[in-house]
Order: sequence, then C-alpha cells, then structure tokens
Amino acid sequence: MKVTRHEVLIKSGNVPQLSSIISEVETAIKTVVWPLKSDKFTINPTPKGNGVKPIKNECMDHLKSKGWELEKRLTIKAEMRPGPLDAVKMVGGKAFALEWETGNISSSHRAVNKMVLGMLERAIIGGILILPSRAMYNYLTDRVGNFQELSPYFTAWKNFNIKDGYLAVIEIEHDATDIKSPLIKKGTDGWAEFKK
Amino acid sequence: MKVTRHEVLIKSGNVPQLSSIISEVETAIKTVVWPLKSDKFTINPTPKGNGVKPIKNECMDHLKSKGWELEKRLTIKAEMRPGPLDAVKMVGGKAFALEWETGNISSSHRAVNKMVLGMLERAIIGGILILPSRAMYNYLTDRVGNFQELSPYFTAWKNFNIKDGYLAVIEIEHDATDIKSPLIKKGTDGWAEFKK
DNA sequence: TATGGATCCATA
DNA sequence: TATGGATCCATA
Repeated sequence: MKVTRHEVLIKSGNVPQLSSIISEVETAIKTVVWPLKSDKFTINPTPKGNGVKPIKNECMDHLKSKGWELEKRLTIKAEMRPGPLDAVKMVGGKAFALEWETGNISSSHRAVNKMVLGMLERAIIGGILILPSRAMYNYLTDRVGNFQELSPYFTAWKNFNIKDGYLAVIEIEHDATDIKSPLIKKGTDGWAEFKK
Repeated sequence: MKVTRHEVLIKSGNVPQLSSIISEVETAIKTVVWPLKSDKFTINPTPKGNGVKPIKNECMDHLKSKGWELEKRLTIKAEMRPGPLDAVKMVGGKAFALEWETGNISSSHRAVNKMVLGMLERAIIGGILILPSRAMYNYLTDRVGNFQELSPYFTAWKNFNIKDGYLAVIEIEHDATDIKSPLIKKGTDGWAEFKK
C-alpha cells in the first residue's frame, strides 16, 4: 500500500515524538499487501467489489510491534461511553490516536470530530485518520470513507484553537490493479480468510 | 410530535428573523402525527421496529406553506457537489438551513459539520438539526441519529468563531406509545435485502 | 444497553 | 459519477 497524501489539519505547540510517530504510521501502512504473502497491494478492480474489514490488519500488527496499543479505550469525556480507537501510542505520558477508517464516509466525520474533541478535552495529544483515495474507493464497499469526499471539510477543522496538538488525514492507495487478484471478501468471510 | 430540548450551539451577531424561524420550525414539528390523520404521534413501541423515512413529511409540508424551499441545493464550497438540504428559508437575502436527521448517527456528525462549514463560508446564516430523543430512538431503525449520542460533541462545535450565525439542535419525541399503533414501514437499504 | 461499523439504496 | 441516506451487524 502506498501513502498518496498527508494533510495536516492542526499542528501547534509541543507534541512529543511527533516525527517518529508519523514515520511509524507511514511505514506500517506500507506493510499492507494483497493477496496475503505477496510483496505489494494488488486490488481486483471490480467496482464496489471488495470488502474493507481485513485491509488494515497488517498495519495494526506492525504498529503493535512498535509499542502501539490496539483497540484501546480512552475516556474522552465523562459522559461518553467510549468506543475503542484502532491504535494508541503513549508519548511523554500522553495518548496519540490512530484510526483507519473502514466505515461509511459519514463515520469519517465522527472519527475526526472525536479526535478534535479529544484534543480540546486534553484526553489525547494528537490523532491521525487513514482513508482510501477516491481511486481505491471505487473498488471497495459502496460509500466507505474516502479522502476526496472528506476534504472540503478540512478548512472547518483547521479553525480549532488547540494549544498543543497534531491532527492529520492520510490518503492511501493500492499499488496495482489486476483482475486476477482475489476479491477481498465482504462480511465475516473476509476476516476468516485473513486469519488462515 | 413534541419538542423536548432545544440546544443552542452558536448564537452570535445578527440573524434576520431568528425568532420567527424558530417559531415556524417548532410549530411545524408539532404538526407531525402518527397514524396519519390522527391528532398526535403515537408510536408502536416495538424495539427497532419502525422505519424513519416518512416521519418528517408533514413537518416539511408545513414549512413549505410558510415559504421554506424543500430539497434545496446550496453551494457551500466551490469544490463540493452539494447534496440537498431538507429545507431552506431565505431571510434578509441569506439562507437558513434545516435538516431533519433520519440517517445513521454518524450522518448527524456530517450534518452539523456541513452547517458549520456553511456558516464559516458564509453560504448560510444559520442552521437547525432535528433529532429523535433516545426514548424515541429505541423504537426506530437501529443506530439512527439521536440527541443523546450527539450531545458529547456539542462543546466542540461551540468553539467555532462565527461572526453572525445561529446553530441549534432540537430534540423531538413521540406523544404516546401504543402497541396497537401501526409500525412505520421500512425500506430496503443497507442489510435489509441481505437478510432475505 | 451502548458504540463504531459495514453494507447496499435512491436519486440527481 | 456523486451525495445523503437507511438499514442491520458485531461486540463489549
């Protein structure tokens, strides 16, 4: 998998180990391949043909090996019963959050809103959201989050006044297309195939 | 239908005819009944049993009679191909937006983000989002937008610095429950077909 | 019960 | 093709 864009929405004050966090995340993205055991990510270019759930697994495994905690629950606000974040790294006593968006595009809005809220409440020091490019989106489950569709909203999120924090959105894309590459199965079947 | 809460997120500067807009919207909400032709909204209290699509129709019809334009497309930003807003009223040469949320809760995040963006870009002078209460939500399609689940994010949206504008979220609820009231019919989106 | 999906629909 | 939605799933 390759990184095609890295858009910074908020960067201010002091964020411990920021450059190594960014480096770890981008390196982890590049470890993601398809089919499994191959040396790059080759997607079957069937429109809306591929499921999304298993795609992020190798990235998360790599981050875990670098000290990130997976499926970590953080208390963002007292009245929220928080769902887990995909990955969290503790840096200088503070939490840095990573989300690899595989839900609907509207869910991407919630993901960014949650990271902003977390920074305002000082529950996290920063966050990164990973989204497919529009080119990749065309081969995935209809209406999943994608960089292009979220991008008009970037100017709004840039308005937040955060003292110390970092917020970015990373666009990813397959390395190649091949009609002979297996479709990523949808639903729980895809997960089962990944685990074999 | 009744209005159970009206939470103001942004109120600043000058918004033409604001009090009459609020009054029209709240009056329109109260015209919504179920079953049709009855005098109040009586919901069948089957958990997740009722569809959401037809609920807002009477409210929109009432607003249309008060000069609101329905399913109106506004250019929020140049690079967006905008979807329609549920209802828009022109006041003092400016557009005031109304959305009655019937999608997934994550879609409610997008709806508010869009109104904030519209105010920052000065494409709209204000906006109101209408959401079911948690009590009503329990009888509707699973995971639809609801006031309680969105409320932890209100503090984030209150941070925006808008010169002239109004942004609010209104919570609505059925007037009564009755197991003999007809279920509101569901469509075939999402997993509905898959299940068959 | 609560939260974050994962999927397909309708329509301009 | 692009956008907003509507529906049910998985799991703590």
